[in-house]
Amino acid sequence: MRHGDRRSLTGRGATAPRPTIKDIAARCGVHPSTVSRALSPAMKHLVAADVAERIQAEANALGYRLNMAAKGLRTGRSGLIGVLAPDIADPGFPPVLSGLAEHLNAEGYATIVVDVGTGGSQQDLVDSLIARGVDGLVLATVRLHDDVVAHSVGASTPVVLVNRVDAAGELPSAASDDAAGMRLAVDHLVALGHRRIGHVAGPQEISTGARRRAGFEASIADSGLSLGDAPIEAATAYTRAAGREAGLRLLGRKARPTAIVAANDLLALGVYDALAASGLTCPADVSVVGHNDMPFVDLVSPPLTTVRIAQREMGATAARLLLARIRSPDAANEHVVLQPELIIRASTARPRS
Amino acid sequence: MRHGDRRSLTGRGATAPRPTIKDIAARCGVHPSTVSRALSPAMKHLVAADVAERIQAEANALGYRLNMAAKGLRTGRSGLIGVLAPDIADPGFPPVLSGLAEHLNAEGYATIVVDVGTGGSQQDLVDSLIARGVDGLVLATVRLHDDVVAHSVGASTPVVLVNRVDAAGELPSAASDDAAGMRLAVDHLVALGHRRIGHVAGPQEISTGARRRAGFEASIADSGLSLGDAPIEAATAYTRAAGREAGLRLLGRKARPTAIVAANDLLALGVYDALAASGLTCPADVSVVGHNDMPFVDLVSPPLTTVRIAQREMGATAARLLLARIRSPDAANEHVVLQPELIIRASTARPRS
DNA sequence: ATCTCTCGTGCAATCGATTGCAATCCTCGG
DNA sequence: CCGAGGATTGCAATCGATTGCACGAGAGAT
Repeated sequence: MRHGDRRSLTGRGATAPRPTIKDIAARCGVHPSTVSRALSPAMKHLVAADVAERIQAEANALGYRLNMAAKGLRTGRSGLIGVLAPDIADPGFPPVLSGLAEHLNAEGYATIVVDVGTGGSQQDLVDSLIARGVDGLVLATVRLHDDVVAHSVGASTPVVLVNRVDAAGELPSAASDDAAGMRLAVDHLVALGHRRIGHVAGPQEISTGARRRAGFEASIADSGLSLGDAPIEAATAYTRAAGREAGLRLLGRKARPTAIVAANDLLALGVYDALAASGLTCPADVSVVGHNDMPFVDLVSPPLTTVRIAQREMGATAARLLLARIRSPDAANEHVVLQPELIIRASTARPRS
Repeated sequence: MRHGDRRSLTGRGATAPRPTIKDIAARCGVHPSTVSRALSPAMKHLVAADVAERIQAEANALGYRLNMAAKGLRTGRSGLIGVLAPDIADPGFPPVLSGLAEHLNAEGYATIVVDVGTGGSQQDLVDSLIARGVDGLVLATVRLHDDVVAHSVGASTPVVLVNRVDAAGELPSAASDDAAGMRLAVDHLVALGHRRIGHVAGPQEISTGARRRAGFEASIADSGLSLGDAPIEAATAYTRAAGREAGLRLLGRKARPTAIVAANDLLALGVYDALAASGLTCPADVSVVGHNDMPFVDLVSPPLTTVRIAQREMGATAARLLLARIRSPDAANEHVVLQPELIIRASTARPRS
């Protein structure tokens, strides 16, 4: 066995086909089915210990790797999980993905991440993932009223939502407590003495946009402030540019707010741009609060006060929900809500005078 | 046919199996092979137009989706590309991935991205991707002298490198011109009047770290400055914390440099931390230049002067190289080098007095 | 010594799609 | 009116692994 452990060097040329279970069987003088059993942890007890060992050794020597496509075809499970992301380049998403992948990998699943921006319609992407035989789907892209939800509910593939939810709550989800986050932000500003607080809302067809807006309004009301002193401008997208536009509209109002709560850090950065364009400074003229605590918002100028959401945990939770769904497809829908945390930095201060 | 186009509503319960080519064949009264041909653009000319149309219609009605696992098993091609990433959460990586995925998706490939941090060894990850039957591999993780390179060269799967290269150049690669980038940075500082320029180098076992360091030294020499006035400290990793440590060491030298070129934006931000910890300000006391132009470094304080590398293009190029490799596995190794660009912001200024 | 019972292994079908080859039908030319 | 040739379609093997079933041998009981 002097070549037994030189796996990477056993000289299979560039064109040598990968060894199959049959090759091992032939070399060991046993039937392929025996090899299959010996190599499967779950079935290993069915084969004699010495034979199993011999097979195992030969498999290593040949550098054998199980063909997942064949296994998947036979068993109907691919070990693949599809993930639909709004935009991989959005810095808010990677932590979620990371938490998701870590959990899923630990269970032997690989993830296929598809950026919705680049492809066709969401439905087609879902279908193509299903065609690939994914055992489950994670959607980070759904809008509040989204056809893809109905499409998914009918499908035979387990689906969970992450970060966003659908209006009817028809699919399991892992998301942050948006209302609680807004309350943290508003309470902080009120405690500082602000009385005219504006809101740059996110797209209203997305649950985070709608819920954070609702949470904002509720918090304002609960603080005894009038909604008349709480102007709201909705951004058309979660982008810095859209935040700038909405911010400019807010700052253009007759009674300019002394503080602005943005639905998202990207929007908050856009508000920074708007302030700069208006010749105003933060926090001296206007305080700003973001949402999500994206990487590096502690380094911008001024460091952004924001609501930190548990992104990794959100991903991990989504993974857990999905795995549960895969095991028992008919379990009740679970909607996990994670608690956010206020991170106070330098973009908020007492209002002037 | 009143229910023909209500695909998502055709009432397949949660347990209904997906329709197969055989189901369509039965419904159309033809043989499965005919269905296969009718549904394959390449073989469609072999079947009568009217039959093909009938089959097509029935396929739509049933919501048929081809089973990629089965197809892959038969044809030996999975339509999957594996990507090994150093860390998805590193903000520098998503643009590369995005360029990569866009190109690959357009050609019908899906990408499986694996974060090396969370899993086992790189080799095992490569092997597990090969087990999944990937048609190609993109490595963004290789070190200069990396076993995985030999492992990959021997494998029957096409492999390309992105962002990083291996010392021997044994695998095709798409990367930025590191030397040119450093030259841009150094020339800019020299033009501003700096004479003592330090370098926070990246990990030297990674090509970007080593090449940028070499490029730095060459540029210094070409500028007629002495290397004695160009202190270098290597960071142990591409992280903000490591950049801070290296920055502190650099600032602690007897003849403190008036400018620091970092091998990476993350390291540059760490240098910001080091400056703050030393009670120095940027750019008044020390100018700083980064590398990569990560998202939002224009918003930090002060906005970072940095070398912008063509990340999306790098990803797109890697995709192109890989597709070429898949088509003709024996083509010569191509090493594409992309030109960087200097983005001047506010972290660089004339040296004091 | 015979009968069970268990353990280990082989056999063969199966998953869904593809494809070389064979068979059939039709048409057109001679 | 027959045969050649083209156009369609059916047949069956195949990809690699899994698994229910059956067969055989050996151990233990009576």
